[in-house]
Amino acid sequence: MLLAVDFQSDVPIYIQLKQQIIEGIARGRLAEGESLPSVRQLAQDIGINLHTVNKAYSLLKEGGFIIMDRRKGAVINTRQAMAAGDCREKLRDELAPIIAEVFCKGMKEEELIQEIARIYKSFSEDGKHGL
Amino acid sequence: MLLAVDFQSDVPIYIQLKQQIIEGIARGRLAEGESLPSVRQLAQDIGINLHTVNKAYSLLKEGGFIIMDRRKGAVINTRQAMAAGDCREKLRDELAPIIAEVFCKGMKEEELIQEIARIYKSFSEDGKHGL
Amino acid sequence: MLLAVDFQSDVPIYIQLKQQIIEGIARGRLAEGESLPSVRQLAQDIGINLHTVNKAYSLLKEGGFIIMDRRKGAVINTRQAMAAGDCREKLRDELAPIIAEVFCKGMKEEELIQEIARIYKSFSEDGKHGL
Amino acid sequence: MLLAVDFQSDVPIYIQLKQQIIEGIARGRLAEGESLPSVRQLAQDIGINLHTVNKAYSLLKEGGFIIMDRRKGAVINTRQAMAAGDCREKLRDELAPIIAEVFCKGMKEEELIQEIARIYKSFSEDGKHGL
DNA sequence: GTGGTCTAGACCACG
DNA sequence: GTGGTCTAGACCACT
Repeated sequence: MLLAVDFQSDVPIYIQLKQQIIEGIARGRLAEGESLPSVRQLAQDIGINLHTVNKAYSLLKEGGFIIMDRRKGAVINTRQAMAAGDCREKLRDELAPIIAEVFCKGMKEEELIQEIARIYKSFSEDGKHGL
Repeated sequence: MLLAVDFQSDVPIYIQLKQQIIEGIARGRLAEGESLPSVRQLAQDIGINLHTVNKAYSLLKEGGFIIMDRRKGAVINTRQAMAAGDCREKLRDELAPIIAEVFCKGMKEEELIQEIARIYKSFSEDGKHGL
Repeated sequence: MLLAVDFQSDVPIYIQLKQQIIEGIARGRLAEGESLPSVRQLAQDIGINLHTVNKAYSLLKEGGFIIMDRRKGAVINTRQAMAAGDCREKLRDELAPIIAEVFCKGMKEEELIQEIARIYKSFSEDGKHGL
Repeated sequence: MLLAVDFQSDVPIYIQLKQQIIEGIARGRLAEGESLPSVRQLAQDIGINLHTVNKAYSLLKEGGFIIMDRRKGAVINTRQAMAAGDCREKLRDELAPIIAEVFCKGMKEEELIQEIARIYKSFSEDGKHGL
């Protein structure tokens, strides 16, 4: 899978990496058991620091998206235990400020939900192809 | 309106302030034309530096949520021109990584939309009270 | 002449007053020998502080645009000695940063001069009416 | 490029910096893709506080004159989308008071345009050298 | 070593 | 008393 970082973004590079890999999993482009490139390899490919890639992998491991294997390196793990409670609360905290803002800008509930559904479907559609 | 910042949070204080004020507007607790406290006053009330408040106010001004009036200070502005295009794209970029993550965690579309709708309604409900 | 100040502008009110009165003179709406309202009167009309009007009048007097008369108050003076040297240098310092900016934005010389001419003519046209 | 601030001037230091850098771009002394010094470096060189430099850089970024790159710091960006409408209106608001003043002082249209043209040409001439 | 964030304290312009 | 500007020094996140 191709990873493209935006060096001009205000989102830290290691967060961009993390997000793109999670999106890759969601879209089925990174399948269960597949190995990610080594830290060194990926850092060189993108032209960034080792530490940056390392940090991204650490976060992914923490979130249960990958498992570190001594021989195969970082391995995709799609079977994730959903800590339902944590997840919901965290989700709410992340969404509330975003929704408040578009609410103030006048976006209607239907528009918002439609937008959400479109994004969600973009994952499940791609996911099917991955099967 | 009461503002409370979490000094332990990794979200910068000025962002917390900005978000709480936007939520305050969304919930109708801060009405059109109302003045916010002066930077010095609010800084003292919360127990933070005035520059931190200043930065929050600057961002709110930039986003069109308040207007700086030379006599009345920071004034709430609910009549916002919604730059629809920009808004949608920004929204998508903010939501995609969040949705990708809960998608991987196994959250169903209905659950997600239900959660979104609940948050949105919490604003429009409060807004009605404000009338 | 009607003076309208914008309390949301980042231009100080007293500067706005000064500029509008100078523009009024340029357009011939304020004629030689005519009196401006008293400081108190103008402050009350616009709803601003006495000091603010005072400061504007002081600047105008300094620039030779008005003469303070004990009986008639602030009197318009259109016969101004043009301190040519000073004026040119000051003009260059004010214009250079503005022109540099539009130059960077890609505005062509013809466009710029056309714009300047339009503004200048708006004064001389109005000025004729005043004669 | 050499930057020199006037500490006696009533123009804020961060504005002086901003203007000098924009002029530097206009004159071709700062080329596309070139990096500006770090805020700390420049602050030390000039003998001012790094926050002051930071503010100047922030304004330049906002205006599209530089791009903040996570690896290369502040990078000159000459390819600017000219928001033609905004630009014209802003230009008019900035020029009108200046032109009104010299009009009152008796400067003729030809003199004014000649002065403008001279300033503009000083940029395009230098620009050629930059090629 | 970089920029981002926060604090603290000072002076001035503005109203 | 207000916000705007500037300084100084500190810690942290990022690369």
